[in-house]
Amino acid sequence: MANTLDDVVSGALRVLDEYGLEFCSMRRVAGALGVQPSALYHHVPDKQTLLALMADRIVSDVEVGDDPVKAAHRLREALLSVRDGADVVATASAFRLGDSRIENELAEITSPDVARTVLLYVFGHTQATQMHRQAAQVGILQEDPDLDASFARGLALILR
Amino acid sequence: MANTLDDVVSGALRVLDEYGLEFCSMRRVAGALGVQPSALYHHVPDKQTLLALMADRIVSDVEVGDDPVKAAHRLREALLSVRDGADVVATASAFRLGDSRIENELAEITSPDVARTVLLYVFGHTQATQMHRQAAQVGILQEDPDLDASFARGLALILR
DNA sequence: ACCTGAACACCGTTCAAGT
DNA sequence: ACCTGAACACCGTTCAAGT
Repeated sequence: MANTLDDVVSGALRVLDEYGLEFCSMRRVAGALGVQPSALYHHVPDKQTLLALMADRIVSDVEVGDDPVKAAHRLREALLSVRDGADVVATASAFRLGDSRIENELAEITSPDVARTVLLYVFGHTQATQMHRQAAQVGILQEDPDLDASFARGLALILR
Repeated sequence: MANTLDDVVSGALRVLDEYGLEFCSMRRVAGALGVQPSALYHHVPDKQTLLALMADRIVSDVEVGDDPVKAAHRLREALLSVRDGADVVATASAFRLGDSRIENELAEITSPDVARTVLLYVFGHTQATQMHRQAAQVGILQEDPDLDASFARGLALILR
C-alpha cells in the first residue's frame, strides 16, 4: 500500500518515540513502514531532511499566542512529548536561526533578542532535561526532581 | 609506541576538529593514532565515555573568575575553538546537570538558577552559531553577521 | 599493559530494475 | 509514482590471541 511523505514522517516519529534518536535509522523507519530502506529515498533526499520534517511536525501544533511565558511552556511540552524531541528540534532549528515560525511569532510579542534567547533557553533546558531523565531511568544517576520548576525560574529570569 | 588515555583523547579531538562530530568515528580516531579500532577499547569502555572526556578537555582551561559575563564569553570561546565543540560539550553536560565544575563556580558568583540559565543559554546559542556557520560555509544559507553581538545581548538579558 | 586480527550486527546511500 | 534487490563503503563493539 503506497506510502506518502506524511506516512514516512509519521513512521519515523513512531520509531523515534519508541527507540530514541540513536536507533532511529533509515533502515528501522523503513522496517516500521514495511518497506525496503531504499524506498525512503523516493520520498526524501537524505536522513537530515527527514529529521527536519520530523522537527517541523513536533512543533507544528505549538501556538505562540500573546503570552511569551505560556508560549515557552507550550513549546517545552511539545518537545517533551516525544523521546529526544528537544534534540531533534534544536538541531534542525540551528539551520534556520531567525527564520523559524516560532522565533518570528515570539519576536512579535517581545523583541528579536528576547525571542532568540527564550528559544535557545527552551531548547537547552529541555534537551538537558530529556537526557537527564533518560539517564535517571537507566539508573546511571539520581533524578533531579526540580527540573520543571528550574525551567520556570530560568524563564522568569529572561522575561523579567 | 604505546598510547595513553590522554593520547587517545588528543587524537580524538584532532579528528573532531578536522572532520566534525559526524565523522569522528572510533575507527577514524584509531586510524589517526596508527592503531586498530579495537585498541581504543583498552583505554575507554565505549564511544560515549570518550566523548565525555573530550568535552572535559574542551572546557578544562575555562576560568570562571568573579565576572559572570566574562565567564560566559570565555566558555563560548572554548566551545568555538574546536569544530562542533558546543555540540560535544552540551551533550556531555546534560548528564551532569548541576554537577559540573563550571555550573558550580558560576553558581557561587551568581545563584544556582542564574548559573544554570546562563550555562544552557551559552550551550544553545553557541551550538546554533556553530551549525549555522558551518551551513553558511557550505553555502546552503547566508551567514548571519550578528551572531556574536546577538550572544552578548541575550546574555545581558539574563544577567540584567 | 597495550595491541592485532577477525568477526558480528549494524549503518546511509545509490542505482538498475520492476509494477 | 512507488518500490525491490543488490551492492558499496562504512559503523561500534567483542574477543581470543599476541608481545
